[in-house]
Amino acid sequence: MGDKSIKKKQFIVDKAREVFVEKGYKRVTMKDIVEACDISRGGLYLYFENTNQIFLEVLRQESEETDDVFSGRITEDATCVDILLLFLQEQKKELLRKKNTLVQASYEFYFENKPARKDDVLKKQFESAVKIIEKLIEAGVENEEFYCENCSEAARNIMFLLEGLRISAQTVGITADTVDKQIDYIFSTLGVILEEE
Amino acid sequence: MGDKSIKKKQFIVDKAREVFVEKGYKRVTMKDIVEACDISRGGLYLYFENTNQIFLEVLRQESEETDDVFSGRITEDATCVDILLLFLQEQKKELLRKKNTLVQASYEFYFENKPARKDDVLKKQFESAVKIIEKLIEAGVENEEFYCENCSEAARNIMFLLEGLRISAQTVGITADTVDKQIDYIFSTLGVILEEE
Amino acid sequence: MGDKSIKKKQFIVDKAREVFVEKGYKRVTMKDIVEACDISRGGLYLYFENTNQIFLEVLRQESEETDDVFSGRITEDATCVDILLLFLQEQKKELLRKKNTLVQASYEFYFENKPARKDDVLKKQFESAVKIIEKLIEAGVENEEFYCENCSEAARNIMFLLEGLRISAQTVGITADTVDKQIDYIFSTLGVILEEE
Amino acid sequence: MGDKSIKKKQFIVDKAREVFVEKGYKRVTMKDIVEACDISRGGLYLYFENTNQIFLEVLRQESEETDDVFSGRITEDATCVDILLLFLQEQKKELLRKKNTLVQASYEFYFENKPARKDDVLKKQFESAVKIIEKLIEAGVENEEFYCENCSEAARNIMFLLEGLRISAQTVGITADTVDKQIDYIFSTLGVILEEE
DNA sequence: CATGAATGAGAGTTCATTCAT
DNA sequence: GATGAATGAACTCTCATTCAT
Repeated sequence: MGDKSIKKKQFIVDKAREVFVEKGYKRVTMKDIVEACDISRGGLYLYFENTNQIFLEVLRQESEETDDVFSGRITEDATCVDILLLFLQEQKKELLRKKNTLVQASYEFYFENKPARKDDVLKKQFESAVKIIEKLIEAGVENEEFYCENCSEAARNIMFLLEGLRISAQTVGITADTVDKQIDYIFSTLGVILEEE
Repeated sequence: MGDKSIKKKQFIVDKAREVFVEKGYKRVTMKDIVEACDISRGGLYLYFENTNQIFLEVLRQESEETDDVFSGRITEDATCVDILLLFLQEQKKELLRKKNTLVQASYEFYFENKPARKDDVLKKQFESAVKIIEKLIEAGVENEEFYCENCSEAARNIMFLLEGLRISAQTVGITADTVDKQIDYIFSTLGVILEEE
Repeated sequence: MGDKSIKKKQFIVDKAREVFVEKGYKRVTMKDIVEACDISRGGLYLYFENTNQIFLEVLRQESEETDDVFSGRITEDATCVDILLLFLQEQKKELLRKKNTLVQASYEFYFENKPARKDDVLKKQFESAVKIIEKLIEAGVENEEFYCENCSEAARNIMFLLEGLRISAQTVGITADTVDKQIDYIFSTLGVILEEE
Repeated sequence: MGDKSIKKKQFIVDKAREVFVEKGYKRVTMKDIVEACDISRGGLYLYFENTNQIFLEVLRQESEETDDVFSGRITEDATCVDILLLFLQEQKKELLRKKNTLVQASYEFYFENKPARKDDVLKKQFESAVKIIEKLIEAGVENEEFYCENCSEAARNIMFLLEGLRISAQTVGITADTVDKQIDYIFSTLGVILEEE
């Protein structure tokens, strides 16, 4: 596959991403993507066998970017409370976002493809996030910002909570206020009372 | 609609429920339900217009039963810790269950039908559960079983956490142990250390 | 499947037969048959899954008829020479026929479906024909019409020869004269010199 | 067309032959051949317009080789019975061969291309084989190895029989024993009883 | 009410063939 | 000459939905 092909493939992935954002995973057909890309029916098949393959590629690229963004956070000069707050507020923005989100498509995809594959992007992402938060809480406990007896479970608890907020946002819908209050609550369980902003 | 009709409609709903449990929501076709009911293609259309209508009815009946089951719990004679533990363990059983669950279908359904409708069963259920847990925690605080400064958010937190565990169980998969540890953690944030069972 | 359905199925088989006669086996698509029957695309699928199934049914009916026609022959009152001649002349007519013949389609079908299936119509037909001719030759030997030391192989020889003529007719093409001469030759190997007709 | 081109064309023909042996004629696509040759899609079109042209070339080369092999036979020092037996045994080997044979592809090809073209390789081959066998039988009659009143039809009879065995081998399937018995029978009609080998 | 045959739109997929490079 | 990306026609198959009976 030449240089040009790689660009075209990337073009397809980008366009397909928009379609998945728009329609979720299951409702998307090869035809949808063909039309979004304005290429021929057969043309798409030169690059991908089916929507599953395309979504996997979209997901792969997504996780690459996400990893970068997230791991940069902890190196900054700030208190642990600041860092955790920053992280949670970013998650809040992300999970309340209506547009340009693959959340729903990802869930749908995972419903269809439950049998855990080796390269389970979602799981890996989850676990690595847990690890980072755990480290952060431990650091916070050390310098007495936080109080916590089981940092590992506390970290996991935050991640599951976020997951719950995320899916709730996609289904019943939640408000920014609801998320804010939960963020406050998380801090309160860690022994921190946040000042009013 | 005569008596016979009502029975037939119920028969369809029951059979359809099995299909939704089996295949989720989106993959289910009218054909699937026709075959599951062993009725004629046209016959199904006399009762329901499409799978959406059928699933709504399934969901409606489901929530009726769930309410009953759940509200029965709190009347028993037990400590608040006991009651909360009982509730969480039941939720655990429910969310780890692989068979006979409409969880996935429900999520899929809500993805498709996001525009919040007045009769949003899921939301109502969620809110009523929050209320009950809140009352429970308040009672626990009163008789010094629990320590909690914001019972409302604590209750909401538990529900979002359960939601996170539920969706995780359906996508990346989680173990019973993971849930147990989160239950322990919840109690620890309420100032309770559970004895080993 | 009701009475009406059976008729429709038969209608499809009849129309499909025409298509197979016209185009052979492999070139025939479901679309061809749909058009020949003037029914809807999906309609055909109510009766048959694919062209293979349709052709099998065509073949099955064909062999039923053929069997009848052929087995009727031997009961007539005639010399063995007469009967064999009659048979061979009918075969001649059949194999020289350009229209209304499934020969080519059958060969094509067997190329595609070589793995011998239990109900191998072609093989059964062949063997039963061999048996009948063998009986005929034996009878002819008995009343001194024929001379033959190995009636079984002689019968088989005739059938293979006919097969050779048949395929040759379909490929390189042969004339009536060629067949006539081979018929004469067959009789000569059985010690019979046919009068000029 | 330069030297290099001729070599490439030959390379394509050789590879295509393998494909035709493998898949018959009709199932073979230009894509198959492109892949077998590991050349570009457009490249193939520089040499051949379609599979038909390619198969014609394969067939042409095939017949050249076959002619050579076959005509060499009769010059050897042996009785006519020996020569005919040798020929028939070679045909037997050939027609029972499963691998490396173009038989099925050839039949399929002739089904598609019935309109007898001037350069009908198959027909020519058939007729030249008939001539040679006829000569052989005549020679055998002369030196009293064979008894035969119509050597021409006898020769043609042998060739049609072989054709019948060949197509039967490709469709219903036949055993070596079946062929052996037919060879014996041919000799018996020529007044020869073969010794047991 | 109930049936189930029939329709036709639409999704997936494959390839012969072309053409800019 | 050679490449291989791109096109678009053609085919298979599945269902939601209708309608005569």
